[in-house]
Amino acid sequence: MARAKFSEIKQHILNAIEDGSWASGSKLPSENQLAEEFCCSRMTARRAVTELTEQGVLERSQGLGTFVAGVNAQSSMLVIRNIADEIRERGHEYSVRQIVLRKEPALPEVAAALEIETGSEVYYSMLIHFEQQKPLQLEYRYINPKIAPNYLQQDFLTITPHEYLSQAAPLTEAHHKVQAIIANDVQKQQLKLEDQTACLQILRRTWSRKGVVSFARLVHPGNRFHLGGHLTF
Amino acid sequence: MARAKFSEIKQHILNAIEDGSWASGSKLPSENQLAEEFCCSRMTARRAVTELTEQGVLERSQGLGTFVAGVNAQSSMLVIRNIADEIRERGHEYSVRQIVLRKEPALPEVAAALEIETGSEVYYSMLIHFEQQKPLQLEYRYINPKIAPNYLQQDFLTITPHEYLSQAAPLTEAHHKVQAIIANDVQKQQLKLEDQTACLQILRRTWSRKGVVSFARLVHPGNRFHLGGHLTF
DNA sequence: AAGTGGTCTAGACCACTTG
DNA sequence: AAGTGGTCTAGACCACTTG
Repeated sequence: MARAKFSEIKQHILNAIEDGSWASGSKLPSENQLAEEFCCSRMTARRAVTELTEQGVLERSQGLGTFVAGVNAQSSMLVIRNIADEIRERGHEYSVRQIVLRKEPALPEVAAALEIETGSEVYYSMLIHFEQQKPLQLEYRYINPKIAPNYLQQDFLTITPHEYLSQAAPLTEAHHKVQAIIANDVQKQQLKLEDQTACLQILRRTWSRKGVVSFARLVHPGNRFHLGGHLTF
Repeated sequence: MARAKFSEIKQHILNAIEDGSWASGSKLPSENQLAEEFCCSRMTARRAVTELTEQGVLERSQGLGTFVAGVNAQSSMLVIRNIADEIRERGHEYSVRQIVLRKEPALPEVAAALEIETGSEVYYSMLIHFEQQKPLQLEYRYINPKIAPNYLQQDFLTITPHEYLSQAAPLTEAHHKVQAIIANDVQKQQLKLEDQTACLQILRRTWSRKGVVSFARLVHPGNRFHLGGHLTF
């Protein structure tokens, strides 16, 4: 089978959500209408809708209909994902703004995290990642220059730091610390937060075979982001 | 519909795995055989198998068959620990206060989480866990009474809900959602928070072989609590 | 009463693995 | 060649929601 029909329908729905034809809360055509539109049986259209519902993209109510789910972003706790991919898989538009990209001397906290000497040179980037034009993640990232020497030459508008580092220095280990914080004034402005918004902060150190690669501080608006995880025993 | 047939078939398969009839790696009857055995169409038998495969209970290979999945050895970022143990392992004093322990009708959100009917009876407990006399976790917990019928008879000053449930209905699965929130006024008072303190909230649903066991909302002061995790690749 | 999603049937053809 | 799971059809009846 070249490409399953239910899979084409899923893709079509995701595209319509991404290009804005169907905003959050929009009502989708009924299963019968989708079946007619795609010249398939209702069971096949239904499968596409069912799988997107399980992925959290759609929501269904018996008697009411099927709707585009709200924008509550979910990241996995157990896997380190590329944020651009996560956003696009939700059928949303991804964009990024680069605030800083330079070398600078390591502060004590950064030096300790990267296991290098205080004051030695590190690469530093600061990006804001957007989902549907709304800021979703403020990413401060410090890089060990010995392990990723070409970091400053990257174009982070076309490749995320995570994508680049995955190629340059494949991950072998990661350590996370997840906290709830109140954003400072600069963060409030950059994430376009109202007062009294809690933020979810992830501190992440990543290792490759050669040592600590990077230390990142990821700050997310608490009302638009959560971590999700599924464990089996 | 009283009870869906695919759901009965799932339960039957789970029971057979639990009582040892089908060990890890055992081959299941084919979809056609299951359909005959349960007097249903292949599509219905297939749905039961599909959902158990998505849950990680079974594994399928085209041309080969369906097999009971191996024990999933996941050393995860989020092992579910007993909070009393965690506190004591830090060498600190653990204490607990019980605020509520009763039965009550399930609100829609709780009913959905436990996969039972809205308004049917659930057990509800609300506890505050202290580390060195300081509140560390506010635990709201809703219990499926069919799976843990003796919940209300427990003494949660000597055993935590987590400990009791681990015996009564061994965990097979858990789902987490981690968020940063601003505490409401009651929570502020109970956690003895100053203003402007963000909280880390964990929503956790846990499953045993028989279904959803409990739904818990765990609220922690952001300045005294974090989640940590170490991943290897 | 009409429309929605939820479950189910009794078939069909396909791709894949094994004897 | 025979058996397995993967996809799909063209119907059916049901429970739920709204006008």
